Amino acid sequence: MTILRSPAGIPDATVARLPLYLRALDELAERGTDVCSSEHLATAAGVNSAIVRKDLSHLGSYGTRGVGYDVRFLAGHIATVVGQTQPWPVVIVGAGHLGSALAAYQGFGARGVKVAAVVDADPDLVGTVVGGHEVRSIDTLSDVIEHGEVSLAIIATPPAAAQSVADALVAAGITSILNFAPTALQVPDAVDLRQVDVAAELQILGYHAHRRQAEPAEEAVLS
Amino acid sequence: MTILRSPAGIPDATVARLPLYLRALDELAERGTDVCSSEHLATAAGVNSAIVRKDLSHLGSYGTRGVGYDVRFLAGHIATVVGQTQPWPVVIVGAGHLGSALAAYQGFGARGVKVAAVVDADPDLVGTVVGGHEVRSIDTLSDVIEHGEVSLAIIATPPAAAQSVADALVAAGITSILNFAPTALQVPDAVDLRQVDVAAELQILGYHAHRRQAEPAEEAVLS
DNA sequence: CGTTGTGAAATAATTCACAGCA
DNA sequence: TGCTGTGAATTATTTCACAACG
Repeated sequence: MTILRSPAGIPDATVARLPLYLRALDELAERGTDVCSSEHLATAAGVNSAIVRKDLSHLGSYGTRGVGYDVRFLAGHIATVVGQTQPWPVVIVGAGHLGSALAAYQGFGARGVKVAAVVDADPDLVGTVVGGHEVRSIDTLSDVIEHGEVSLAIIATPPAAAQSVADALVAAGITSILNFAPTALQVPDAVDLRQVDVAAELQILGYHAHRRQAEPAEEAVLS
Repeated sequence: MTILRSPAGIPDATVARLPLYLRALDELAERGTDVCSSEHLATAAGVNSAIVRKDLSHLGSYGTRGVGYDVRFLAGHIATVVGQTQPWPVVIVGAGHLGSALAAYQGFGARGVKVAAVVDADPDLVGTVVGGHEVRSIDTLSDVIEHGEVSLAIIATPPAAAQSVADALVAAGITSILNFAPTALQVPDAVDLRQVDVAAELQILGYHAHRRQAEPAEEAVLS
């Protein structure tokens, strides 16, 4: 009796890659590929094959030795593990350039994300429509969250407003926040917070570019 | 004779946090804080103090025992290490919702990033102005890169176009790419590639949210 | 004193290498 | 034969804990 266990302790690094595998598998399925090897999936996801096999081993054994993985079956299984059997409703706080861009993003649907509402504090923006969503007042935030069964929130406000928005979200019962504002938010331990900082990403690239031009020949050291 | 060494082997994890420290230090400086402890900086950056001290130790010793770090001096030093003594010119490829939002983003200046140009393949967008930048044809990409001394590029195109854009960027001599398109790009080893995938971030949050609601009481296990 | 800077210990993630199986 | 699944080895990162020092 094999138990289809919902595997308890999946390493964080693995969890962070599962969405990449899912995306890669969906692409492969679209192209009509029914079966793929760990090598194949690794290329499609942009990682190496050893890590693919190790990661998938945390979910249980779903491959066939000498053959590979059933693309659709594996995609379905990963979707189940990440809780993506039905779309996650998400509220976007902030209808500025970035918030609007996210609200208009067509790619969410295929990735199990559904924009439930867009809210903003600016009265001039309330009532306008971005990406097919009418912008509501931020005062309706708790209503939106409770009635919409929303459990994920995106903060796309200026940094100065981000902390109070986070506080309001937490007060309304949100436990998962994706923050685009370049500021370190203070939230309770029980709240899961992830950060996207575009400028920081560019600075990291800048560090390496800087080093490349400073020390052109370091191959010897790297052996 | 203390050598102001440009420290050779800074761990990747540390490099990824330097921009956060820089941001936090700039905020502290604005508020008139002259000196801060590792604890203080840790809170402002959203990490813990042990990691701050360990990270900073990789850059050399710039603190004063019993006192802390000079905010401005440390900020300047980190800026030097990440090569941010003068702004990095960046080209944004793709003037859709996201590309426009990035082009209009006001926060880049303070973080050492300067938008040098915005290009797009769509003739209808060429000539329009987004965030103060006239959108140029993607055919001018290599000119833009060579004349603007651009070394960083942001890909904000639909996934289907991303690989050919990446190829063009690499051909034009770009060695640092920040990719927003949800697809695994194939680039030479010498090219530094970072990925931002919003849907993937949400799926990671979804995984944890999913587990939380599936297993409400796991405190005992975590001891 | 109070806080840094850092070895040493603990933990986490990746890579290797190959037995085991379809 | 070819590819998975996985222990073992390696490497990276975080955390601890405290001596050193302004």
